[in-house]
Amino acid sequence: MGKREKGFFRAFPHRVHKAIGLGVMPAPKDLAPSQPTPMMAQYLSLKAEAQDCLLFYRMGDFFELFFDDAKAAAATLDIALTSRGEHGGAPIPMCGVPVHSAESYLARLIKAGHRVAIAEQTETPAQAKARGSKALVGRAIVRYVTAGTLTEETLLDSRRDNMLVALCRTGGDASGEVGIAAADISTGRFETLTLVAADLPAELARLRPSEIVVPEGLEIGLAEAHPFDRAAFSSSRAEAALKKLFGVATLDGFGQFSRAELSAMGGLIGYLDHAGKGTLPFLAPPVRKASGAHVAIDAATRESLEITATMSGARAGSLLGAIDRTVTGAGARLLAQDISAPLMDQAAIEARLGLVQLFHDDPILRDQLRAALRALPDIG
DNA sequence: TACTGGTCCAGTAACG
DNA sequence: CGTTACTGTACCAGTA
Repeated sequence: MGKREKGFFRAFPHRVHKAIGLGVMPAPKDLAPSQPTPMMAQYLSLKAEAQDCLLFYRMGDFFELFFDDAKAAAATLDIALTSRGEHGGAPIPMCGVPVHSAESYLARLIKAGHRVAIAEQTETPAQAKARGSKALVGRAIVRYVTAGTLTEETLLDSRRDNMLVALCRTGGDASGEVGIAAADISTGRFETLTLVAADLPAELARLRPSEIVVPEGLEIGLAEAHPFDRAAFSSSRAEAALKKLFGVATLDGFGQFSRAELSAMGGLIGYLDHAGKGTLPFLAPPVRKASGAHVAIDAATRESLEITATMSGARAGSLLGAIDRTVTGAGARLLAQDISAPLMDQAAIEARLGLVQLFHDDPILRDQLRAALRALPDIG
């Protein structure tokens, strides 16, 4: 512990001087709170951009968090909360994780309901040095990671949907129409529908979204909904965004969308654009779901029927867990979707039963198909 | 099995 | 002014 002994005198020389009556402290530093270091100035500007998201601030091999972010992350992740430097006269709380193991920490923060902004270094230390002898390495937020915008395969369950839902309402009152745009960006599934406000809870219970986005200022009675830029939800801007995304001159080929649906799709695409900082994930063309095509089941009924999860939330022991013999992630997701939304149309029901009968009666065909499916990579 | 030391980048402070 | 030597997350490799 040789370092420690001289450490006191290195760290607190003013105390020694004061104690023996030597030296004069420079006055202004003690009176006015010292201004932030260049690094803190850069951090604070990125944090202002990240708003309510925890900021993962890259410092070499670490992602570091400061102030309240550090306190929240340290508590959630059960890692050491320490401090570095001072801001406004008080020590700055800090915690951090190594970059090479950041993914698992990210997963735990997302699961705990946090949203995270990732600030990467945009140049090498050598490039920064070339700009100026003591220039700070440039940093920028490169993406936001939230429950609905996760792309990391390792953080997702391939046998479950991970839906991001955007909602928009036309007309000011609760009796109006609600447009829903829902996407699973890990597979590209993209669907829309329009319904009356009263049917919204049952529809959300079916979709089980991991994240909901609504236009700023919309009161829709969903505590977990995340407000996002109203402008992205304008139906004209939405139409332009969709045409550009799919490279088409007109949306007619996709079906006739209501204004509420267009707005919701615009909000969804705008939010994904924001989260990916301009890099959009793959999305299939939107599929318009007719409202009333399936039985509406409210959340309480769904829970007691234990369709996709038991009352305690486990998949094992539910109806889905009991009948699931699928061999691919896509198959498992489709089965969950289908039993979550019982059909209403007799022809559709009979067509599906006919298919079941075919594979039930022909074990050779069934085994061949299962073998072929097993050889497939996981695709949407 | 417990413990160091090294890893990145920035800040601070001492010294030339 | 520049140089050197120290600090700080979690984690890995190496050592007692």
